[in-house]
Amino acid sequence: MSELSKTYDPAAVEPKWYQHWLERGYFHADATSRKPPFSIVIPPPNITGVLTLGHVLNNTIQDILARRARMLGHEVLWLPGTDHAGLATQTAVEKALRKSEKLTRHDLGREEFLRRTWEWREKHGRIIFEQLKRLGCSCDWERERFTFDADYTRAVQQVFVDLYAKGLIYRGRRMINWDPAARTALSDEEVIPTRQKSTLYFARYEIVDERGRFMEVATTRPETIMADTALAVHPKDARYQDLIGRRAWRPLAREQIPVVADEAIDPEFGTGVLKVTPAHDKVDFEIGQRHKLPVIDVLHPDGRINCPALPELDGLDRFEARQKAAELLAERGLLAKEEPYENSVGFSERAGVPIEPRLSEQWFLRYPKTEEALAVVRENLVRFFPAHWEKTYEQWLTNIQDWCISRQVWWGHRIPAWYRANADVRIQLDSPGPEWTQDPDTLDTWFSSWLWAYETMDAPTRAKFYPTSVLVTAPDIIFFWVARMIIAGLEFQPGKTRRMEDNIPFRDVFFTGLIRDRSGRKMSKSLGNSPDPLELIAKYGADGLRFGLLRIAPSGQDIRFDEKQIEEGRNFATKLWNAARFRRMHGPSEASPHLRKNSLSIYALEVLSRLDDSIYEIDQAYREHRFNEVAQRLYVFFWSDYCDWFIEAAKTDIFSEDERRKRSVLAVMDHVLSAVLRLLHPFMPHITEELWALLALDRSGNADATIQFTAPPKAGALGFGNPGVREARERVASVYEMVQSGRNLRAEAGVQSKEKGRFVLRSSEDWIAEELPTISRLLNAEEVARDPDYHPPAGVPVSVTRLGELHLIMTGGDKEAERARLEKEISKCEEDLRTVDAKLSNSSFVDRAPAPVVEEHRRRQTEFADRRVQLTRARDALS
RNA sequence: GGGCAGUUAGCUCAGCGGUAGAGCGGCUCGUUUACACCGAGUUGGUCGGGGGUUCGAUCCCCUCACUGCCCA
Repeated sequence: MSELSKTYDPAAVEPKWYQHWLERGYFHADATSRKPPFSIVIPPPNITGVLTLGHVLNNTIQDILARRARMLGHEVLWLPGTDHAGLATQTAVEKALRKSEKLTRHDLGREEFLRRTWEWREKHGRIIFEQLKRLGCSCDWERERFTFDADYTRAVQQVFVDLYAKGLIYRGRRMINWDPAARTALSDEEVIPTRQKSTLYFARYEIVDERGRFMEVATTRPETIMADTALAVHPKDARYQDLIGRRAWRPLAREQIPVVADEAIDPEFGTGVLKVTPAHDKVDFEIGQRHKLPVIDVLHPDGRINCPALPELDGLDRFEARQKAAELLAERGLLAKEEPYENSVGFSERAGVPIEPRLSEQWFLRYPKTEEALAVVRENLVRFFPAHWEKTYEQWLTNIQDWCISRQVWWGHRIPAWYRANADVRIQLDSPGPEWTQDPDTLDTWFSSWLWAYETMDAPTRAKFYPTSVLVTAPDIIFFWVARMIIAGLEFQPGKTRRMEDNIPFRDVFFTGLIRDRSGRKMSKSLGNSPDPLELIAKYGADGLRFGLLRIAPSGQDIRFDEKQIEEGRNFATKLWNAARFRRMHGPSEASPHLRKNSLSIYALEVLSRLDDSIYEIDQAYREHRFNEVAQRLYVFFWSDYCDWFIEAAKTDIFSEDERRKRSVLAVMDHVLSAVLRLLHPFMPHITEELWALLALDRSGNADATIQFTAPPKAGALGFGNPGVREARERVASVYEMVQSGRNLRAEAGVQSKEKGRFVLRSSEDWIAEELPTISRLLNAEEVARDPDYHPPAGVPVSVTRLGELHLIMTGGDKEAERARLEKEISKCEEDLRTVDAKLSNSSFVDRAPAPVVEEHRRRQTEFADRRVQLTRARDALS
């Protein structure tokens, strides 16, 4: 048997296995399988996307779920695909065009631009899949889908037609969010309210018929004064009672406008007077409707001022115009003052520029099934992890507004509306005839993604795998995607029957946290604080990255990323590798190790029962999607319980001449390694597969075996929990505790690690005799002798343990140092004792606390008291 | 303004009614026959402030402060 190298080389191992898995078709989901189904649809990355740490987190979790389900005997479908991402892609392609050919999309024309975008998609649109493969993701690549596939597109348009027929989609002229950079309408969800430092301008509007009397208006937007069609005050505002119903002069593009009274005005804000600009503000528009005010639009679609009546501003960009308007007011003595001000401005999610509320003709959807969508979550047909996101979901659904679904974007699903002459409209998939022209607009990308959970599946796939088992996503798209998919499922009923549980798109929704940098900032391209996952994979391996990241990813909380933690993931892989390497040095493993209970050492019983506890807790954690806990349990069990303690203790048997004991301990090692590899496989698929093969742990005996479909170990399978195991655990705990005290004695006494020390244990426990070689090994001692009647010479360092006094034999011990050390221990012990005494002398504690708790305190009291006696005696013996 | 999270060792985070934990970092040893991507020891915390409930509170309740996110 060839020896393994000292360090694990993921770069050599990982791609090899991934290729092998693909060749064997392990990730392919069989819709005709009789196994129970388990399915996940990937949150489709944008075709412009490259792998980020967020993707790594999200897709690793999906991979863990998929792989665990395969091991548990499910037929697993993890369906991959990409999103055409209308505006994002269009912007990216336009940027590339501008750079390479100095052209805009308008220079190319719609048809040519779309051709170029398809070209771009063919070239770049699958990069992220190659990256996911490097990460080890077990997607069914034969089922890859794209929201712009021909049949998917047709389905999206059909949904539009159907919803129109039901009267849920309508076309209307309403206030919408306008992105002047991208020149398109946006939905409310795409507008990000942002705190901003700005200026509050106090403009003076002179009262008509009363020269010299002014109304002052506080506004952040003087550039829209030309669009004012009224001033408004609160009807009960005492300051302005006599002005209601009169007229004032608009200071720019001078005209008379009425002063109206409206409940919507906040008398506390500014001067209590609002300039009403119905074309450029949502609230103003509503006030305008109530008072039948005219609507004057003074903005071009690109955000420049459109006001020939005021040549000084006409054609200026809106922000330049703001400055200029203030100057004009000042020149005319109509600017009372300026104040710094902080307000909230809506920014476009994509373009990052302030949006303009704008009156515009667009298509809208009146959301169906909102009550039902609330109910399925409330009644746990869909479960959220963590559950607190239900509140956010509920809040959105209960305040829901109609969805503006049309976009003035070329790269998207064309709206299936056809126009003839001016008034004729038809809603259907194909052109009604040559004289009809199609609506030039496209649909919001999310209007296609909301069908993703089932429109990606053909009929047999859907029959087997819909509804999906779990959705893994980030909470920032809870409205954009999660809520809308639930609505779509309930409305379009793609399930086997019309029952709700057959039509919800997923049973569980797991929300990941956001990954932040060490100082808590969001990862972003512009900050350059986002590490490249591929570089991390090159440095630490995909398994190291996956494990390191998952171990620090608490459920639903943000994650502070620190490369150190990925390094720990890599280190854990190396530890695993070396533990396997050590096992191999002692001969071939057995795939079905036989554990004879009577021949197991107490250390074996202890580690096996700890393994059993770990399996139980891991099962529990998986059930609640607490992945970090699964990782942490495995880490602690394997590194600390198994490697640091068990293997070190077991070396007595491993290196012994006693073949029976040796075989027994090797069997335990095989058992533990097999279990840990299977438990760990979902997190670290490559190294576990590699070691499964190297150690030949597969029971099938098949040389070509894979760990992927092997059942994980079951808790309680060894039938532990009997008194013998309990006793073994107690003994081992006391041995390990004594070893720690002994090591501490060595260090305190300045015995160097390389020096072997000698100990004498004064203990009346007979069973300990058998364990002395192991204790001696763990203490790195030349000898640990047992002597129940040992009387040490003064100055010998001693440690009081549950098993008796442990003496470190050394010459030239420092009496004073030893005294000081003992004093310290005594005072610590006395402190503990005082705490317990205080509790036990409190009668209400003794009366009211549960009996086992009181008993435990009594036990502690005795223990501490005994300990103090022994420590004191040791100290007194010094003089 | 409303809602939701969070505040525990220098850092990143567990714990969530009965003696405060891990990893990293710091310090001291060590190349002992798996592993220096390692081992041993050690250092380090009035568990954000203030009230309350309880025999007992880091954990439950109230309140305040700060941080982050979502919605107005």
